[in-house]
Amino acid sequence: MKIATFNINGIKARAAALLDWIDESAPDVVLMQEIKCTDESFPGAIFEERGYSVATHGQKGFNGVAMLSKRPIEDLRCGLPGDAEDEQARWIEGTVMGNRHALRICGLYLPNGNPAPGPKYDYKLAWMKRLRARAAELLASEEPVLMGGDYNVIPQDEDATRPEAWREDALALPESRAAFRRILHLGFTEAFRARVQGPGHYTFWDYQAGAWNRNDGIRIDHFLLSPQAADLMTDCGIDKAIRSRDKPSDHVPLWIEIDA
DNA sequence: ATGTCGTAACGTTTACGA
Repeated sequence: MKIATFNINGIKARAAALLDWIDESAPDVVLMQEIKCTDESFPGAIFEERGYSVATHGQKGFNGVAMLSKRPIEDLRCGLPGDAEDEQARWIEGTVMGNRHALRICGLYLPNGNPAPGPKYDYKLAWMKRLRARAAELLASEEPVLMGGDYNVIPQDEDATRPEAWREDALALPESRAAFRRILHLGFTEAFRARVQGPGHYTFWDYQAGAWNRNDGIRIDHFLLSPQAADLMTDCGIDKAIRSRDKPSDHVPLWIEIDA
């Protein structure tokens, strides 16, 4: 089962490019972030025509996450628990049956957090604390769990072309990295790093200042796998090439193959 | 060159978030 995560940066602007990528890469499940629309205005039919079930957790103008699946999405749950006041749409989870295993699949759009310090950074760290709590609950099931999405965290300096440019940024501050590691240390495997080592692998290139042309990138989209999911992983990669197409997102898809 | 996008709105331009 091929599962991909893709921050599309606006469904209205990205529908055509997104469908081209889906037709080529044929993922079984797609996690989307920054759909930037409400549930009502999400163009679900263009995916249903291609055989996907569609689940959305949207919000007008900003944020918003979605899940597409060739197999039915069961036990859908939207919104990260832990703060009833939080109205930002950043979390969706559902169960998809493989041939042998049920997979609990979570899609997330972790807050950017800039400028730091400040209230937005406080929100990021608080959100990561809630994420850790939910991750611990999911881990306790001892079943295959995947949490994929835009984590807005550069885990290490090797995950940026110019680490010095991000030193004061919410994506790379020591506290952000430590909060990310605290989730990993519960017992998750970071899928990409379990398969590929070394620098030069990125999932985001800013629209500004010719970042793509200079290959000035960062790796901020990740899959975290429970031990039972990590056992089933057979491959993981980044669809880098689509960044050079017309009307690209500033992110590219990250995907994993799970022998479920 | 604080350089680009996407979205919303009292829109033909500005504000915000990234």
